[in-house]
Amino acid sequence: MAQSKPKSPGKTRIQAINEDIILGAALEVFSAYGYRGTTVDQIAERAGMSKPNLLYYFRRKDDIYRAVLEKTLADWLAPLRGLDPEGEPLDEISRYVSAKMAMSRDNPKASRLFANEMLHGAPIIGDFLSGPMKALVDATAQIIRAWITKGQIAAIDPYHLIFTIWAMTQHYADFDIQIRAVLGENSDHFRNAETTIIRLIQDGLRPR
Amino acid sequence: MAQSKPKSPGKTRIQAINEDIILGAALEVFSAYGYRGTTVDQIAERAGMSKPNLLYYFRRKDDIYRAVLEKTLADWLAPLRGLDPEGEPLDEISRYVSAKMAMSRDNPKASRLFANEMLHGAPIIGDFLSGPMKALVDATAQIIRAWITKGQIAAIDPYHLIFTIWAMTQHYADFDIQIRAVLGENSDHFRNAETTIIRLIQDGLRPR
DNA sequence: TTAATTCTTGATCAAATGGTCAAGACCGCT
DNA sequence: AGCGGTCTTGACCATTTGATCAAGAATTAA
Repeated sequence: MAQSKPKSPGKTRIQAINEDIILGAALEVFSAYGYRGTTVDQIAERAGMSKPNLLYYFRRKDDIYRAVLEKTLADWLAPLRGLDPEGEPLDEISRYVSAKMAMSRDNPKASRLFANEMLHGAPIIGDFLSGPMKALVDATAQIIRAWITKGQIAAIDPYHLIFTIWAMTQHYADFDIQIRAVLGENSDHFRNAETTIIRLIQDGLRPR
Repeated sequence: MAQSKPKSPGKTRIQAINEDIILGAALEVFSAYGYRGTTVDQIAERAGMSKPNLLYYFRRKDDIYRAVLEKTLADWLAPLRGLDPEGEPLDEISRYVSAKMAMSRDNPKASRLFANEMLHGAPIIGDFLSGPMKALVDATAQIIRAWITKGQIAAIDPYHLIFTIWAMTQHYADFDIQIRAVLGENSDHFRNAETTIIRLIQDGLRPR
């Protein structure tokens, strides 16, 4: 049964494969060294092909960077879309925290890629931030505000609630080195971090 | 009365002045573009001197970077040293959060400089992290643990409490663009953020 | 098989960039 | 004023790096 055929029109089999390989290599390198710290040669080497060949698929370094950013953006915001206005607020938010924490654990490179882009003033995804992302945050804030109005959770600024959740969860991906320097290498601090964060949030939201 | 004379031996008046100017310019540029994204020319231009002149004071780009990192490190950790084991825990921690938040507001460039260094694996300050910084965090965790033992605050992982505080407060400096994209430019979100964070922490620490 | 298309890369280029050098300007001291 | 040391910079160099090109190899469809 034909299953994996997302082959968009005008795209060769080899094209699809190699673009995937390149984007994977690019995420690897860009997230580790930043945009300016990354050379096309590095990406090419990691992708296992020559530099001219890589530039045959993406004509400019900038194109690769944009492509890998765009590819990861969707995944990154996805959990926020899952918030159910009809669900139990504390459960919904806890689930969201868990989802974000899982992303930080399983795909720290994506987190670092964004962190780097933000840190440098979001030159590429700036429009995305003030457009689709702001819209999604606004919508989510509305859901939270409705919960507050109905007395289901304590009154708290919905925006800063969202921001602090992002801050705490992404921190464990972006500042991974710092955390490992303090807690040691082979500790499962992600689990402890998650329970700590969820507790903070739940205690802060519990209506009194 | 002679007041400002930190002139270390063998350091000229002009030397002291220019090194200060250079480090200021370097913080500006490094925090905005990262290590690799910064050119010596940029720093020189911002410092208002020629590139060879700048390299007369710091012989390598790397030396400038290390110097500006080192200079800001002390300030950055300072608030953590102020925790008084004898004080009222909730007050002490709230004061600490306020101090960190003030640093994010008043010196976001220092925050971004460190964030960038961490993001790229802390190649320069790695030893500092696992050395003096770890020691300071360990000591602070001990203080918090004592408070827990005495029943003054709820049982919580001291390390992750510290990490989450760092995460939330530094986030407002490092992800400034994102926050402004969502909340708009001329809102005093730092104040709202601080009250939200302090509330989360206090509710989470209140003994029950 | 064959011809058209797609893919691949060694060689090469131009610009950017970290760093050097020699020569002159300036400063501080006597 | 005059002298030694400090400071400043235009010109220059070597390397890195993003990007191009022409020519050959592999793939695809008939």
